Amino acid sequence: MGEQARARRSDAVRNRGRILTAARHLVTERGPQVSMSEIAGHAGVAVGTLYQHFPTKADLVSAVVAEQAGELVDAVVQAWERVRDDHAEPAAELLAFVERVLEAAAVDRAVKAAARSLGAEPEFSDAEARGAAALGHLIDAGRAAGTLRHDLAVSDLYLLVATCPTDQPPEVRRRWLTLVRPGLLRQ
Amino acid sequence: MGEQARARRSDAVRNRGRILTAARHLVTERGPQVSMSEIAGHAGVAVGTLYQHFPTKADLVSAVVAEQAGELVDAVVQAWERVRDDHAEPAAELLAFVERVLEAAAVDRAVKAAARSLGAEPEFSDAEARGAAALGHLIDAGRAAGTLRHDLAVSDLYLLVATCPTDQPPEVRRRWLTLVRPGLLRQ
DNA sequence: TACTATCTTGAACCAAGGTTCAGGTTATTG
DNA sequence: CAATAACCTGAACCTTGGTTCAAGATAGTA
Repeated sequence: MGEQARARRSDAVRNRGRILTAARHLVTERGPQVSMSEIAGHAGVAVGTLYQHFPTKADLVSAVVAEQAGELVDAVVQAWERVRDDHAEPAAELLAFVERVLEAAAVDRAVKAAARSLGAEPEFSDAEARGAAALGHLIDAGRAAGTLRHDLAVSDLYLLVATCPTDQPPEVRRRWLTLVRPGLLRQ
Repeated sequence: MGEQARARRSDAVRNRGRILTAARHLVTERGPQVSMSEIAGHAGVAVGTLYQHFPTKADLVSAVVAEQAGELVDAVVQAWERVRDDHAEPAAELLAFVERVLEAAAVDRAVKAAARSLGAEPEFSDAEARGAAALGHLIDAGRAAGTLRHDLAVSDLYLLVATCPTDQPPEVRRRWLTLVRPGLLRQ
């Protein structure tokens, strides 16, 4: 029982970090179709090391997603707190958030597709539930203030995010946001 | 010189038709990731026969896309003619066209993605060029009339069509159109 | 330093899917 | 019917990319 497991070796910790960093960068800018070998190359380790830290490619990609999803949840929650506590403008906060999602969605979307095709289903975590609640509050505030479309719903946001052009270059994504923006605001 | 090429054999003609039909059905409902073997199976021929009629997979998919694209081109051209000749409202025609594309894309699923992912680049055919021209005229007319967004471009339409939620149920697709519409019209 | 559990390496394995081609079949012509 | 060009077949080839594992290297410890 009292078995004291020896601490993880320092090189293992370092390599895990390098792998995650390389995976995040590559998946972000080139999509989920990057090969494990390429990630290994950028991380400066051998393929085998990837599999020591992440049993399968889906696990590695999931780890990247988790990071990204966490940041987004934090972003909405903070946006809602600025509105609730500091009387920030809900519409502006919402648009800023959507823009941020658009950036991150390049990772998130690709990953979702990858996860689906690999059979790894996303389970709704606590954090994600908190994010959804904050988003709901933000929208309600904007509708009440009359700056957001009167019938805007959380599902509309999901719909737009799900259809944003994640695999296009930044200027295309920005243009898309410009086109979509009027539909979110009061007509 | 006077060489009279023997006419194509009847079984070749029949098989080509079967292959195209099978490809259209499979690509339409399961996306571009269907394998050549599977298409061959549904067409009741061997893989080799596919390659006899279409040098590469990209060529086969392109042929399917071309069919579908032709119908859409006809639709825009007619819309533009209604505006030019019958003084129809450009914005209304444009929105109707987008709605039609949305329908077609729903049935058609990933044909467009197929073309892109296979690098089968739109070697802009005559028909497609005519369609693009008609679309351009339609947009110009709407901008001139002041009913469409002042800086709307043909590329914006491509962007929106490329990102519409084709795999969602009709009510979701309608909602998406509702959300996007204001971005197309004059602010 | 010597020892060993932990970690790393990278060649090799395997499955999937696009593509080829030598050989067999068949439509067409005279 | 004979002759042949056109066509079809499908096993095998090849590349790509995920995954494994036996052998070697190394961090931590006494």
